[in-house]
Amino acid sequence: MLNYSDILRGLTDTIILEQLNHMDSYGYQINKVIKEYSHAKIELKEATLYTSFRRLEDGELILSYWGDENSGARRRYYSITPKGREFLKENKRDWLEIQGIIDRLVVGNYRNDLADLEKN
Amino acid sequence: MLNYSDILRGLTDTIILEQLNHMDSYGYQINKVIKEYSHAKIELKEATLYTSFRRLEDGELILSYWGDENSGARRRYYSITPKGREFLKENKRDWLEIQGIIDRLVVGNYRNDLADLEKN
DNA sequence: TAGAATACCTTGACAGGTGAGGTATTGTGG
DNA sequence: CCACAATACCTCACCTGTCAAGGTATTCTA
Repeated sequence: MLNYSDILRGLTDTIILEQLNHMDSYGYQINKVIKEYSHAKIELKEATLYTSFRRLEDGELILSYWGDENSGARRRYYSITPKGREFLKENKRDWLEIQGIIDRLVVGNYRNDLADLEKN
Repeated sequence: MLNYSDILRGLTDTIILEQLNHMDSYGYQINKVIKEYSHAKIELKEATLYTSFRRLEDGELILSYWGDENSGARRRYYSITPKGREFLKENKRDWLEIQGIIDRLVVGNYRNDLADLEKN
């Protein structure tokens, strides 16, 4: 029922950056990894993926270069920049925070109440 | 750094429904409760709020009626319908699921790995 | 040798959020 | 008493991110 795409909207850039934080990769592969990691529950559409690459590169959070495969289709590899890593770090923190808040608002979750208790 | 609005995008309807699941309420109050519950981290803009009400009412997930205050500004109260409750229930389930998936993709989270372990 | 798979890309339509604007009433500090 | 904040509602035009649908080119495989 929930529209996953709308939730992901604010997170695609972050998800892609996290992949690149481990190692340089290219569009097709990044998408495959996301699909696998999410047990096929999440799939970025190609158009979305490339829009995001464009956005990230414009913001200098990633850079790209053509791979030198001597077989197979050409691949454009992406690499995370220091600025990108910084951005990712903040986004991870933010995600953990907002996640808790949403839990509270949507589920009426205990997790935050526990966190509040621990503060006292 | 993270754009909270974009994450919330898929959840505003759900958040409002959850409020109404407790009791009938009106726009202004719903917004205030959300602000308080989220420690002012989240605030639905009025335009967003009323867009959502319109959408929910069109989908027959809520219904509305004018309050009969004899003082103060008039209030339009909203009430969740059975269809709305069903929708909410599914959305909560979905949220818990996607939350775990995103954790995995964004944070590389342990929570899911634990869940996977429990399955075996 | 046809078709699936890999790999890239663009365009236009669409939906939800929101800034900026509006109306009307009531409470309140000076 | 009066200005202003607060309560409470609403609309419209614009922006941004997603995605269906289209495209190209290469390589692997049945």
